Amino acid sequence: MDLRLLKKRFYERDPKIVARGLLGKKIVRRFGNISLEGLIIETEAYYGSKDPASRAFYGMKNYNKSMWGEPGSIFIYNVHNNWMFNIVAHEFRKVGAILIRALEPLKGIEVMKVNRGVGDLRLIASGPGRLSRALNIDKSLNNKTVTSDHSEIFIVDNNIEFDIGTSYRIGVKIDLDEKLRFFIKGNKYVSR
DNA sequence: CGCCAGATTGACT
DNA sequence: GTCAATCTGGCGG
Repeated sequence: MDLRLLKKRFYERDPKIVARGLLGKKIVRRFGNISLEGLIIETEAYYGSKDPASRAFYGMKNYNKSMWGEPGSIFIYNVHNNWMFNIVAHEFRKVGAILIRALEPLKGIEVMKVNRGVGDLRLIASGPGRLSRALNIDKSLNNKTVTSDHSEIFIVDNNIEFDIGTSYRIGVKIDLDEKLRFFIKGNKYVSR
């Protein structure tokens, strides 16, 4: 049992709070006897019916229903042949999720390079589709939890210092009048 | 079944 | 900066 494991209560808060809080944390991906690790560099917060950029905006569908799930569960969907990895995060009885947009590769780097078919460290996981490929993330993880250290993916606390940058969200058609993208300022693994 | 849009990526001018 | 490939899921007929 890793005492630094982030539990459900961490995710049961306003999505933008959780999005900031996830920066600098360590994500651990396990499958078979392989363990891959990365530092969370960039996140975005999404809400429910008040957020036109959210997959939950038009109500519950088959493909987005896990966004209504337990805080700390996984929400995955596809955009242009890329799997978007989200962690469900919202206050009690609300809807929301955090999109993980970039990682700094820490462990299992050779495996990640093979998964991505590139050698440049900065190209391995700096982008939501890229990090999913690097970590073998696809639809099969949808609705599973990250709050157990027996999970295929979980997140642990990390004691590092950094400054946080913010911006509007990337790639969305209609954004809210609030900056909901967060990243570690000056870090070279931030997506473009 | 066909059509279309999308929280992207990679290649290129 | 521009642009098209590629695929999943929703929706209409």
